[in-house]
Amino acid sequence: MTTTAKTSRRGPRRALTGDEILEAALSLLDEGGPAAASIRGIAAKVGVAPNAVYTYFPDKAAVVQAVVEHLLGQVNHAIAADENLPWTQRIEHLALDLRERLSAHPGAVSLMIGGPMDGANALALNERLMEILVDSGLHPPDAARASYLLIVYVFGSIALEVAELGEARQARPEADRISERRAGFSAIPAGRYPLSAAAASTMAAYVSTEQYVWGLHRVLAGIGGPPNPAGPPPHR
Amino acid sequence: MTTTAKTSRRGPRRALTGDEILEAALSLLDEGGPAAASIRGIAAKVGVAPNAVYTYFPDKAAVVQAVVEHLLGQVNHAIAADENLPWTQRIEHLALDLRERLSAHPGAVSLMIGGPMDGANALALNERLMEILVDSGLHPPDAARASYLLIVYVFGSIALEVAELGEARQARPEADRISERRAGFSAIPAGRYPLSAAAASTMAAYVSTEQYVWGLHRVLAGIGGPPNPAGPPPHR
DNA sequence: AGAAGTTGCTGTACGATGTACAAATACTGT
DNA sequence: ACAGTATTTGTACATCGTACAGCAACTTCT
Repeated sequence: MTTTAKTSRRGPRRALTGDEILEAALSLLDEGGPAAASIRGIAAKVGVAPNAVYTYFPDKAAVVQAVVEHLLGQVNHAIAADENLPWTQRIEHLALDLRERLSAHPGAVSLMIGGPMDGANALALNERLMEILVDSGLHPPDAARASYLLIVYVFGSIALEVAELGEARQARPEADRISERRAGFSAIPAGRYPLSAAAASTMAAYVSTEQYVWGLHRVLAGIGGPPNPAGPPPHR
Repeated sequence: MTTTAKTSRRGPRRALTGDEILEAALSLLDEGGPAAASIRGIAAKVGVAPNAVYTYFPDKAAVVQAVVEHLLGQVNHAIAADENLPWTQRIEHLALDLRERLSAHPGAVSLMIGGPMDGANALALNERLMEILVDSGLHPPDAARASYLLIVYVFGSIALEVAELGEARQARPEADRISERRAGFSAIPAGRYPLSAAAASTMAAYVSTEQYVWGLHRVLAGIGGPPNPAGPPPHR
């Protein structure tokens, strides 16, 4: 959602656009991680004095928020528009697209967790989720809870991945994309944590996308399933 | 897990303990949020020069990590020890206890998201989860995935709550505990997002703990349920 | 007991950060 | 042309993490 340039202002022409700042911030975020996305760095990248940024954004927090909104605005809502698909698939398409967009910019993800996500695009995402859930037959109150649960899962999943991948991102640029998950668990003292250690090797085989959709399927099944989980033990 | 004091060292007596630093950091975190938990602030609180902290921790990141570990170490594992309880309840007890411990220190929660959680206590938590899941009949690989899903849900949930509550924490100290969730959604433009707006009022009624266990029940049901969610639409 | 060796705290200092303030500049409407 | 206003810049300040060197305290060895 690009801001329409208002012609015929009073002072000198603006040397920048808000979007230029956002793009600079995003590229800095990608190259050097969250630490590199400083106001001064951004300003240097677009070729202005550090303070010039404050003409477009009141805060650094505002810049961060705008970057996050920018990313959330990139998700392809149409991917979940087909009402003939089962609701679970529509949500899965949305969740996968969102994950793809976000994990392309891990630095931005770690920033996203700091502040609240109450921007227009975040709301639109929530709205789309609720549409699908209500379409599927859920009453709005339950749809609201379910959409919140889905949001928690999707963002929590991505955030945890980025956090586990850690600062290795900027140290080893070849691991820019999320691919080698559970790396932190590969050095588990086997004596103290036998189960975790035994699972670590197999966990390493599950690339993150698999685990992501596995968990998503679980959550979706839980939303569609019976309300009380106290019943039978899991099978398989 | 307090570090045992090693007697008879070479130099002058240590004026501090690592735990003193951790407690100071935690109290600063509680009072003034993440911004207040600076090395210099911590040092001032315990009455030493800023650099003295680096005798005990190599980094600020190490201090943060230790604080997180300290909090994770406080969860009461015994609460889920009773093997006669249904597995879902054992996990629920654990999840509720964890949530209580963490949401008592929102500032620490927002710090926790930045780095990976690969400390001993985090591992112990994962191990406990896997124990319960394996006890319930799940095969270890599935238990590993399920425990990861649960961890994602629990921490994502808490992190999102803290983030939505936002920096209001330190501005209005009476809202120290997490209680007024979804506050950010109370000002939704009703025209553009009808479903979200309609749900916002009812959402406000669901205090966070309710939503938390609701979602947890969903996740647990999904873990115990059939593997493929593509089937029937949700009922109720 | 004295000397030597080691350790911990402090003082000082540097670079970097976010951002407030005032001056300078470039444009528009009258 | 002039006045007014919006934007950028220069400078400045407080604060941050932390590196370096010195001093002081304590243990160990002779």
